[in-house]
Amino acid sequence: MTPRPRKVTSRRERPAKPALTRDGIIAAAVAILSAEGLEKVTMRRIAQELDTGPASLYVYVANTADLRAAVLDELLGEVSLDAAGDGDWRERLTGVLVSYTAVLMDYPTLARSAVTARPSGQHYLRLIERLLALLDEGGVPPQQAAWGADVLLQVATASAAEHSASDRPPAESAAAWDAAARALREAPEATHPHVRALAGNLLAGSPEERQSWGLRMLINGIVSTPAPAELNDL
Amino acid sequence: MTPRPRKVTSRRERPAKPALTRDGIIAAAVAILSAEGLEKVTMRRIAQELDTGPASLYVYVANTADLRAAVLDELLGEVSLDAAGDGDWRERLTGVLVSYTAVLMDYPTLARSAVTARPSGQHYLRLIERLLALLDEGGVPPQQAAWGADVLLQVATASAAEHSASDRPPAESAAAWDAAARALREAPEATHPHVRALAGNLLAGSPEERQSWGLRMLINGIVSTPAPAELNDL
DNA sequence: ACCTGAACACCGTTCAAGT
DNA sequence: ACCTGAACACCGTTCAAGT
Repeated sequence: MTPRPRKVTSRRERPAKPALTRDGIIAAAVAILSAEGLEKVTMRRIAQELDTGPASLYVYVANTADLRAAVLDELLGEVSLDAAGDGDWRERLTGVLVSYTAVLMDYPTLARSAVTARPSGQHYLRLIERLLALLDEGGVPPQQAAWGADVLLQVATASAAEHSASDRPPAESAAAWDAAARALREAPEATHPHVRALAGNLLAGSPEERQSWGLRMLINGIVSTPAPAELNDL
Repeated sequence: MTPRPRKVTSRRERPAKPALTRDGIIAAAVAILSAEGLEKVTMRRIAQELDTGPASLYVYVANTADLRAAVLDELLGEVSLDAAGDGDWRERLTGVLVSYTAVLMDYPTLARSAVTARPSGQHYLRLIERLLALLDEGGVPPQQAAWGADVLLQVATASAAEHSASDRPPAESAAAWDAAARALREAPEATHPHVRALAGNLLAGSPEERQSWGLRMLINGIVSTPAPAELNDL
């Protein structure tokens, strides 16, 4: 094990090591996320960026999951709540969700962890408030609106996560897509007649067309599906 | 570094090391998954189980993602395609999706990776075939059926992933849920009136009620939302 | 062709010790 | 109270060398 000389990075004349704070840690994490992807957002990498050891971070952050959730909520601040400000409630609702999806797709690797690590920070709360307000404006009953907002976010998150499959190597994900497409098109007619017949449809549409249909479909479903009556007056 | 004596597990008299095969590797992975969770399904752990070194696995498996996808498809063999065999198409469709969700929830940690790692194996294909057949039986036009099947699986997967938050420590996930619930209930009235008013609704319903509503909602949406006309005759 | 040991380049988290 | 170095117990993947 050679002694590996202390790496002097391009940061010249670091201005007196700044005090460690939770916000500073999260800011560093966001910076690394943007520049290098979620897989590099590790305790060790962040500590290195802040010129300290990983153990020091545990004063401000409970564990990696906690850190990731905080980063996610931070990013949710970029979601535009007033996209399509002039349309009717359905258009504005769609606009918010499109913006939400777009933000997650800008940080593709984070979208994945968002599926499970529901944030509970201020930006997430703000987003839910907006969705509920728009559904209320559309006259959707309370319980349908509440469950509906939940599903809308879930689907938007999952879509972003899925499309974020373009992790690093575009070649590899293209190959995987090709393999999936071939599996569908070459499904044995005898056992998989519907897959065979609809292979084209399964693969059809631009991401935008699919998203647009998906959101219309969800809103139609939410509007038209009553929840158990007694839950509406909680 | 102490020499750590070769761990002799409870496997007594291992019967002549079996030849390495892809199927053997996947079988070992499934066994570890059931017993110890996805986080233990690592190249090193599997290699240990098969009495070899991690490098040996790379002859049969491209990388960890490939392995995980194969494991997932394997498990999908357990999904019941004929649940609710006597009901109408909506009931049978719901039954298949409930079964799918249940299988993923039996292997909670896997559900998470399923959100991104779409399998493309035989069992996944079989499942899609079934969904398309049921939607066709319900008279849903081709493009709606194709996109609909896709979304149905996506939502079912995401739900399972989310509920699998009960990773290991039930205490910790309960605490997280409590924190989220409190954030909703204590949202400032001035800025978050809808969240405040609907906090009860956001948290209402058993998992079964929510799932049931969600599936009805999706089916309603799929049935009633036309896709771009030209895509219907691909 | 298949299998292996050893190495490379990493992880999260804990803990005793310092300030 | 906060910060640290060092350690523990792991990872995935590659590669030269063996069979």
